[in-house]
Amino acid sequence: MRPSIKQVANLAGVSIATVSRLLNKPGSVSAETAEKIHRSIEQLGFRPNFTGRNLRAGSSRTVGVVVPTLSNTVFAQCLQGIELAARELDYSVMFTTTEYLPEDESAAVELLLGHRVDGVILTVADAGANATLDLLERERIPFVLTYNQLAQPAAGQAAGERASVSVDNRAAACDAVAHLIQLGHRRIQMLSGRFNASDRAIQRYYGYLDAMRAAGLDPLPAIEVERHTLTAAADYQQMMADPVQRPTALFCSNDLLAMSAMRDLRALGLRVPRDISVMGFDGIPVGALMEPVLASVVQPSEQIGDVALRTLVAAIERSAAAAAAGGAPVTAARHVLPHAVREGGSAASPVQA
Amino acid sequence: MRPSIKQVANLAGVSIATVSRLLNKPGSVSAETAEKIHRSIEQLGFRPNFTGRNLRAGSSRTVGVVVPTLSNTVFAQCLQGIELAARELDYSVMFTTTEYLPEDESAAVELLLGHRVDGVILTVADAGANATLDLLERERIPFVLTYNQLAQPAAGQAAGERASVSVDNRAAACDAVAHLIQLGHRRIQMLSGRFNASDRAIQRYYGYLDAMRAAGLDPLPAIEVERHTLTAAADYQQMMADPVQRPTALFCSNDLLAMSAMRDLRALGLRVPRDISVMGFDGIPVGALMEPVLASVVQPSEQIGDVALRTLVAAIERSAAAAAAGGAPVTAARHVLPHAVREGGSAASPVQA
DNA sequence: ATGAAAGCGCTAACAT
DNA sequence: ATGTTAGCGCTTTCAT
Repeated sequence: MRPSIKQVANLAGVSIATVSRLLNKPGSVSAETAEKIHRSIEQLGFRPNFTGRNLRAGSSRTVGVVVPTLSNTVFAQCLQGIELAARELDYSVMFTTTEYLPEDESAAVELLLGHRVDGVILTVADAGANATLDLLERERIPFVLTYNQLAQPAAGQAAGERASVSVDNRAAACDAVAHLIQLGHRRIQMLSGRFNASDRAIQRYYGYLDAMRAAGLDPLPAIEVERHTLTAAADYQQMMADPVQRPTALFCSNDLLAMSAMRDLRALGLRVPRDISVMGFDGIPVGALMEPVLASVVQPSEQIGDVALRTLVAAIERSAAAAAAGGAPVTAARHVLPHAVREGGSAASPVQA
Repeated sequence: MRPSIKQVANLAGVSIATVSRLLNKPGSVSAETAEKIHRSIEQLGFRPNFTGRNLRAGSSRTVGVVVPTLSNTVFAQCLQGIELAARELDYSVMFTTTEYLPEDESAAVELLLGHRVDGVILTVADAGANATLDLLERERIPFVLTYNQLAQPAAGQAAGERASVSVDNRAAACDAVAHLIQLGHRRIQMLSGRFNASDRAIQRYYGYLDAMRAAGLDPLPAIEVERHTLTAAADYQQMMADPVQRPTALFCSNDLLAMSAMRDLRALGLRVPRDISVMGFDGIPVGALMEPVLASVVQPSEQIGDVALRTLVAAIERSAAAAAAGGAPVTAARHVLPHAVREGGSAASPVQA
């Protein structure tokens, strides 16, 4: 066992209370005692044990994070933003993955709650009807959603709205598709990750519909594909093979998908953007390094993480204060961060047929 | 405060010990008592508090992870591998970043140790002389290095060698450069991340030297660049502008650097691979989606994470057993995982001058 | 300014 | 099979 406050106290010839005081409010200890204690700490290599402290305090200065995967840079950057901000605010981060399995979400959160994290940041498959979020709410654990965008609070739901940090997915997708339309595209196909794994994908499809309709164009049903792998799908291949049927532009619900699509198109002998334009969503940094540059709509992932963490910590401290005072209502904010269309060589005006 | 074992015991009309038993070895509790307790747990929404358990047990079933950044996919994937394996083995992950600042490494580890993690997985700037590792060793906290490759244990060092999981960076780099040589390149320049931020980069430079010398070619000093941004460096620009002086191939110490380099080369009006070949290191997945495909040497990052976690857990459990028995020597393994050259269009035979 | 003591939630002897 | 009790490391009254 590592040295505890007790050994330090013994060695310094004081009580454990005094050592604790020195650690917490150094002002309340006489200079010479402090000196003695510091020496003992040094000598023993003592390091305060957060477990003891947390048990006593009932809080851990630790936040839990649940993301679908780290294989998608978007979430890695978000986590990066969370960690940086957490470190600045003196919080620690415990994190976990769901691999896009909605059924793993609650287990992940349960585990985090077992560790008594003070709050949770999470991205879920569907924030609409989600047992995990209900659980969090029931247990009064502060949480912030990232990427998920909340619909209006359900009728009859408490004033306590849920907190989220995201871009306006629908508007962002609409802007992206509008960009394609403005370039002259009329037959635009949307390629999407599974709707049931991502409510964002659905919002983005709505954005696609908005843009198409606003331009008086016929929207097509989205093609949903597994993860970021594409489409040995026969009908897809066939559609692409036929220059008449083929869309002149592809709008993809995320950049990884867009990049995979571009590779697959090349394999089919199609050139981007000459034969077909491709636009992504996310604006991951590597997209800007490619040639042609991947046109996309950029969401500020690291900032999403940053804002989420700060929002969460604010909620944690507010709820702690409220518990101390008397149940003040915890209000939550829906942060909508700005997105931006990134033009790129992958999206150009269609060649006139 | 959330319900504790005590409330459950009260409600069920049993002692807290019985509740604890049910939680830990369910066999030792009678069926009807178990039934009663389960009902109480259900009713109260009780969830065991790991903090209490950990304090008592002196271990946390949590591992700490320290990586330079999550902006580089390589580390994100490694962390992904760690998390997956940890979840499988029922461990939790607390993680932190150093932003490549060696001076932040010890603070990161100190924090983790404050949380009483059972072990640490880390990637440091320089594993050779590293106060943080010495600290870990002194405190007898099991740890595993990732990406860092250990040199021979220093003379007089304890039999307890340090554990690491990596590829053979030197051999891998040598293979990469040998591939370029085999394509016909003779003037090969290495572009590297800062040596003082990454001992891997140094090993990779040695690999470059090995390959060049083995082929009887003149190695050049590496050009070190900041992070993954390149080279407004005047001398670099100048070298590249001159078709005679210009190397026919660039070997980059990581893929992000290689991709940035390719972008910069394009900006200079050079075409890859026609005017110059580029080879990276890491084999990040997006590299394979580009056109041309980024030639690279692939290291299995997710597997590195997986193996690191399993190695660490083995060490943790071994050291716990040793503590119980009597100080058995803790042996550590240096895992060297296989790398593979990934050929790609970015590296082709040079056009004869 | 300092100490004594209680207690946070839990587990593990040690009874019974 | 179950209860009693001590104690993990720490903070925090309450005394002095």
